[in-house]
Amino acid sequence: MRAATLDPPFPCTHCPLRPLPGFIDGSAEERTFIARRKLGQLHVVAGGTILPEGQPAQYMFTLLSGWAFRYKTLSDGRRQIMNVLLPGDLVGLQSHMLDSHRHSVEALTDVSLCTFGRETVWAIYKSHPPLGFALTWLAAHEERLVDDAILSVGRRSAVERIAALMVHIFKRAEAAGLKQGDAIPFPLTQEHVADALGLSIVHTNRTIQHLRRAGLIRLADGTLSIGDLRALRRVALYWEQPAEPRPLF
Amino acid sequence: MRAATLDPPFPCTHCPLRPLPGFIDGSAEERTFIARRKLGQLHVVAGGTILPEGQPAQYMFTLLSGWAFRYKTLSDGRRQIMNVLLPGDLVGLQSHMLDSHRHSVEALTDVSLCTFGRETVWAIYKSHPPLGFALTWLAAHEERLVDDAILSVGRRSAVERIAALMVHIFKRAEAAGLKQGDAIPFPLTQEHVADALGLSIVHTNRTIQHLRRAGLIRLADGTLSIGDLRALRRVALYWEQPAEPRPLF
DNA sequence: GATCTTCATTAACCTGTGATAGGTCTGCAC
DNA sequence: GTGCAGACCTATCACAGGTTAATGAAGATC
Repeated sequence: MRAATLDPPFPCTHCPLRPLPGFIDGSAEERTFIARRKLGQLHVVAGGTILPEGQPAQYMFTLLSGWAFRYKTLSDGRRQIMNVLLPGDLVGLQSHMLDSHRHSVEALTDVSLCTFGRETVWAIYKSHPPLGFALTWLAAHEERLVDDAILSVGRRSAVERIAALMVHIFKRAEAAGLKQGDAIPFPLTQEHVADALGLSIVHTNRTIQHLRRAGLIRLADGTLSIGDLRALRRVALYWEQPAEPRPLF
Repeated sequence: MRAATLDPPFPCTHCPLRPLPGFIDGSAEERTFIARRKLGQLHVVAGGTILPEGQPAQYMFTLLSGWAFRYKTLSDGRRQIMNVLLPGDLVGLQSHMLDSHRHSVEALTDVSLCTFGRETVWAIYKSHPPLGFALTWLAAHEERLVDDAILSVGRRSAVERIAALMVHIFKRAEAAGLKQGDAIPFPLTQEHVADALGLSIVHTNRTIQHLRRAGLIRLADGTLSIGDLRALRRVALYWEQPAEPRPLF
């Protein structure tokens, strides 16, 4: 079994994410409100399950550090990854609004999550309209990510899909402050990539090789770097705009 | 060019959707708030564009009658339909929250839409927290639909995809009060189906034939009926729950 | 009623991707 | 050390689904 521990609240005043340029600061009052509502930090080991499909929603989380992913499975085990989650992403908002989780969330690396109780969501709307707006913003933003993903899976070829995924993850990791030099950590195995793109593992491997040989990506030891971003974008037919600064809970 | 006309407000007191079992009534006060905010009705002819990708968001709509769909295209014209829109669905919430439309919306049949101005969204959060909550609910619900769609496109075979789409649309049309006898209108062409499922038109046709011959669906003259829903579900590996009653704007 | 368009359909052929089966390398438990 | 497991990589073969092209039916349009 996977370890999952709930630590006492880490002070939001020292939040490592909020200072990043990708996030909106919010008013001091809003920040204290959020800080007060935070129940603590949940730690989940790489490979552990954060939310299990089918269960009623109990908590909502903000991913504080580490990587995770959201997925669904068919009854015979085929898996589709809908989205990769990076620090600052909300986990479980969708399930929170509706009845129960219709997807699972799994930790890709060791992960820590700021935890909020079920009642917090409603409190937000009642006492802090701008934060309620921000929640909807995040929901809309997440839908946009899935929109982009389905375009890839439905209409891009294998090479285009891999290229688009690499560009997409690279930009997002950069925005989350994870870029070091010209590289980002890339904790996904090829199986994850395959399951995110609707490909088989073998073909995913072939296609990654192809992009490597073409000099378009460097991917080794859990690290990704892109030599010529513009060229990779061209291969991917990928021209999505970078996200604007986003709210943080 | 396609005709698009804005009619004077149709009285919300006679809303044909709200009495349906699929929708939540809301308080009288909320209903008047919405009614007051409504600018009028937009009519768009079948095939017309409701929202164009790339443009800044101006209005938000509720689909009052008719069918529409949300899609994105790649630069070379390949199209992916993300979602089919039925009466009661919100159009343009995602674009409204973020900067501009990152997808287009096109009318599948003649369509009429209740129109709201940009400022309404913010007013909702400020003065009617429960409605703000409802907006997020709808955003989360829409994301869930795309989640289901990407599972199909990524991991289901062609037969499974078609079967799942038929079941899905059938249930939704039923909830929107469109079922007559054991049939629903089905205004999608095979090209729409193909673009929703990431298939070619030709293969879509082959596969529909297959399901017809197996006696699982009847689809002709823009009308769909399903003989044995349970059997079709089994083919599709589709076991999504019906949606709970939903808010209406 | 001649001409166009759109949509559905079918056939013939081809290819991108899947399936299967193997291999290597690395890290880790004992 | 030895054994094992997980991730990556390669080769070969098979097929689901794509591509191209042609046909017919049903409405529009003139």
